[in-house]
Amino acid sequence: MSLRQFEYALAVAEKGSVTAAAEALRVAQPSVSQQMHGLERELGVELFARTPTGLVPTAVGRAFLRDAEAAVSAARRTRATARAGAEELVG
Amino acid sequence: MSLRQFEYALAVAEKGSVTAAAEALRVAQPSVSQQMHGLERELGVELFARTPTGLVPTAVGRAFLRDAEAAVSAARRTRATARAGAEELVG
DNA sequence: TGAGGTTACGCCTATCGTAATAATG
DNA sequence: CATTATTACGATAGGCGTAACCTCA
Repeated sequence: MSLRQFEYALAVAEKGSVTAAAEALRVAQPSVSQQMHGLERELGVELFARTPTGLVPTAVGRAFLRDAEAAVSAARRTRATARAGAEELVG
Repeated sequence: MSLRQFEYALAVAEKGSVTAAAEALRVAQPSVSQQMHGLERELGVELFARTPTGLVPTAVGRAFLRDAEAAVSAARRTRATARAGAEELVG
């Protein structure tokens, strides 16, 4: 379970397909597909339902995504906070 | 920047030394030391001040740790949420 | 010299990309 | 047949542990 997997899952949910998510993330499709499968295998839950046109979050998936979003946001904040703190020291 | 680094940093801050943190995390000292250096290098900030008896969070480090704590908590929540959601489906 | 931290190095796993293989409309 | 997802596979990078080294009281 990693931040990367969270970001990939959020992109898949937003874009609605592995292909579109991979494009937005600037990585190849298989990377996204593999990470999603690994995530689901680790959690033992199906996060996305596979449809002919793409992937749609399941009920469990939607709940998962809320927490994943929070985790990713907090992680991004660490970077911004550190940067701001560093500049404050300099200034 | 990874959840593992966040967890390591939180352990270092809590225990006050790399050695104690590594013991609590059940990993070798160098792993923790390396991860902290990698984190600081990536952020371009000194998160911990090295003292003769251990590591103490800097001002920037303390701000960083707050966000890291939030990220780790949210990440743990994803697991609990997914598990609870899975059981709900079963039950 | 004992307690802590860091650096060096080799192994092993994980991730990625390319290519090949389904499946669906 | 075009589009999407998945599987296979080889290459690369990252994380860990052991061992060696450094620093300070």
